[in-house]
Amino acid sequence: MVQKTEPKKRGRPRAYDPEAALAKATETFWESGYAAASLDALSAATGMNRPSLYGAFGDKQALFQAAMQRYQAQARATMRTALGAPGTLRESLTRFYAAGLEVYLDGGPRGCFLIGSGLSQAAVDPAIRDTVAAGVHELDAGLTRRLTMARDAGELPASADPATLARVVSGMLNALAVRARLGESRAELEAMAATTIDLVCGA
Amino acid sequence: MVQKTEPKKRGRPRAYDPEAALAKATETFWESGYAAASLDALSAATGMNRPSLYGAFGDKQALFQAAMQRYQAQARATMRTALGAPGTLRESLTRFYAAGLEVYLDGGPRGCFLIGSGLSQAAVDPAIRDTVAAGVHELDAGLTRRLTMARDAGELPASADPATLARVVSGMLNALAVRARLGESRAELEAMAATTIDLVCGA
DNA sequence: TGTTTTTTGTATCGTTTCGCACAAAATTGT
DNA sequence: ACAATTTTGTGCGAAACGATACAAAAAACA
Repeated sequence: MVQKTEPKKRGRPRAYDPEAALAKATETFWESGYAAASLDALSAATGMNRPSLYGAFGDKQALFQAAMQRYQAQARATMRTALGAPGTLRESLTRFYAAGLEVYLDGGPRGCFLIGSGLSQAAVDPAIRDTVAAGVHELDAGLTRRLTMARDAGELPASADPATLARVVSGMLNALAVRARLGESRAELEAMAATTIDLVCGA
Repeated sequence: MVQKTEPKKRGRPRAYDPEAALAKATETFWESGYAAASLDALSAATGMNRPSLYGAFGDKQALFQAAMQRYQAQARATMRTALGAPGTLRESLTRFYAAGLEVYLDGGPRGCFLIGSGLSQAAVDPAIRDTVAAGVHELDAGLTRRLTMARDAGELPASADPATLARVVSGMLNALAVRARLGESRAELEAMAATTIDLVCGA
């Protein structure tokens, strides 16, 4: 059990829950994209007025970075569950894509938060680009470990290159993220995932 | 030879070339994304002042739509060349990805124009979403035709589903578009493409 | 009770945004 | 030379933008 350190702070108590506020801000960025999300909209969504937003998270880019970090932490946990659970490689990848589509289609056709709301900004804002890239590459790394295991277990040919294969599997998730935001149906996206799994694991 | 219809219009002649101006506007949208590209920046890039921009293309969204249409026309021509030239399926797909990476990496890590600058806006602007989706799906359709040919020629198993396989091949191009904008190297992206081709055509 | 500390909420700053009005400029037709 | 037509360029205006100053409010401490 983690101790809930509550040192009884001195001043006026906060009227908001930082985690809940960050979740609401994420929703706003996710829907509009980084550039089109105004501080007015973020303020309305979080229920915090502008100065409180600045006090809690800093300026607009810092708030977006915090939202991306929070999203990536959730993605990391989801990936560990999908790839870490026992079972064949095929079962792991099936859980992997199913978990991704759950996020991408939950509450409307939004796709991946990092890609959908940060990619446009990536070409002009290196800090945002690096955070988005780090999120993508963490999935690459996790898949590489899982595919290396599969190769060592004989589920993949010994000649297979786990790193590049991982980037192909991860890349297909990127494609699902793009297409989910473009309104493709769950069935269409699931078919893409299933075919990819067949190609990687053997039909 | 197409006749150059020049009916000698009445008023003051245009100081700009519409095609060149649209190309410059495309560059600006491509770099900044739709939302972050200001009319000031577009005006500076095209060399046209604001009223001329409005007179020629309409408002910001109409200009972006025109830019997307122009990009898609080029993409269509490039795809026809890549997939239509004689050769094996493997050769076609190799040309296909090479042509894509040429566009995505030319002049900096920009990725696909439609995805990189329009995807963020897709969730809130259905017109833009539809145009981006149409561009993606046109590639899907072209690849479906090519893969159907390949299956009929015996290059793919008779049980293969050309439509879904096409969406996997096309999806990998989407992944390359995302990752090119995130700064991945040409070599990394080429390896992803090569591995995908191996998976589809057989190693 | 009063001081200290922290957050809230109002109000606003200066800038940038998009879109358009209007007159000057440049061409063709008469 | 003069009228008609089209585009240009200056410049403006209302709204939205990101960011902050400042006082009132709400808590703990003395």
